[in-house]
Amino acid sequence: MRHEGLCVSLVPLFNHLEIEDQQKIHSLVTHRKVEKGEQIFAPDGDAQLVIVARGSLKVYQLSTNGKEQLLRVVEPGGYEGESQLFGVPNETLFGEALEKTEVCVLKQTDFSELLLQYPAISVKLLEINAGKMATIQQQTQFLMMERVEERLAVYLLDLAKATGSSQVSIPMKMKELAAFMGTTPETISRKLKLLESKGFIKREKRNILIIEEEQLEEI
DNA sequence: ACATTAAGCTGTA
DNA sequence: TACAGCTTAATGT
Repeated sequence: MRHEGLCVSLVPLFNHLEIEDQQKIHSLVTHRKVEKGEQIFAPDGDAQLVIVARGSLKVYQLSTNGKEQLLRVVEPGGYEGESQLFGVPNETLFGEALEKTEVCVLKQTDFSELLLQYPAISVKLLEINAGKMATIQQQTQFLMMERVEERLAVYLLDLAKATGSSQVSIPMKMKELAAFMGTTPETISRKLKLLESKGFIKREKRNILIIEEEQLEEI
C-alpha cells in the first residue's frame, strides 16, 4: 500500500503551490474512499468539486430510454464539477467509481474563496479546462462520423500524429475505448480485425503499427 | 451497419 | 481455481 498522501499534492490543479498552501487547502477537503460501483455524486446533490486521487470515476447521464450514457472517465489528477462554481447546477450528471477509488471533495463555497485567494489556481483551472475542451471537441467529432470504422481510423491517425510515430499503443482498455467511441468492445474488436485483414494496420494486443496511412485517411 | 447474447480463450490474483 | 478482459460467432434490430 502507498502512503496516505495529501491528495491535494497529487493533482495538477494544486500541486504547483507551496507546501504550506497545499496544507491549508487540504484542511478544507474531505477525503473519501469509495468501492467499485459506488455512487460519488448524483443530480441535485451539493455543489462540489470532486478530485480523483486514485482509481477512476465515470461520469454519465441517463438518456430518454433510461439507459446510461457515458460522457467521460476521470483519471487520477482529474476533477469533475467545476462548472458548478459558475452557477451551473447539476441536473443530469451521475458519478460512479469504476474501481476502488479515492476522491477529495471540496465544497463549492470553499473553492470559490480559494480561487480569489490564489489567482494561480484560477490560471491552472483555465489551463486544464482548455485541455478538457480539446478532448470534448474530438468527442463530438467522433459522434458526427457515421461509421465506427471511420471513428477508429481517425483515432489511430490522431494517436500517430501525437506520438510522431506510425507505431502506436492504445492507452486504455478496449472496453473503455469502445465507450469512448460510442460503441461496444465487440465492434471494436471486429473493426480492428477488418483493418488488419485489409493490410492497413498490423496489431499485436494494444500495439498497432500503421502500414497504409493513405488508405486509413480515405475512410 | 451495428447491438446483443452467449461462449471460448488467455493472463493473472 | 476464479475472475477480468478480449475475441468470436450467431442472431436480432
